[in-house]
Amino acid sequence: MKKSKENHFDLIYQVVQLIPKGKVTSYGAIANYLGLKSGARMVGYAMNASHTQPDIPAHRVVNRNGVLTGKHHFSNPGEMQEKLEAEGLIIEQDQIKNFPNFFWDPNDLKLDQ
DNA sequence: GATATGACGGCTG
DNA sequence: ACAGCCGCCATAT
Repeated sequence: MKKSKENHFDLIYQVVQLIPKGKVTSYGAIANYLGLKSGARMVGYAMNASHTQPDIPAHRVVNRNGVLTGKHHFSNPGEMQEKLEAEGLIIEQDQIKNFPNFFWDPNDLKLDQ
């Protein structure tokens, strides 16, 4: 008997914790990796509730435009940008500059790289 | 116990 | 090229 009560939210949190420092990913990329039907929507819901989990680098998750959509959910607005800049990213107008250059896709875990 | 709300993205016309 | 619609889980009140 498996007692694993892991829901979709937990799976999403696991993936978010895998994001390497200095990199970011998108809601859709995580959803695609987990094969979620509802796609990014589900990931967005999970991130909203990420405060229920201890150590989630939520600042490394942005939307597919590289925009810091969730910055307003942090303790202080601007904290998300500050953390990303501390990791070597460049943000301008709440948007990551040169976004594809810092984009990390969980699907790359399956690749040789 | 039920209702309302919440960090997105892809597809269609 | 643009605008609108749809999908669906968990948590708090």
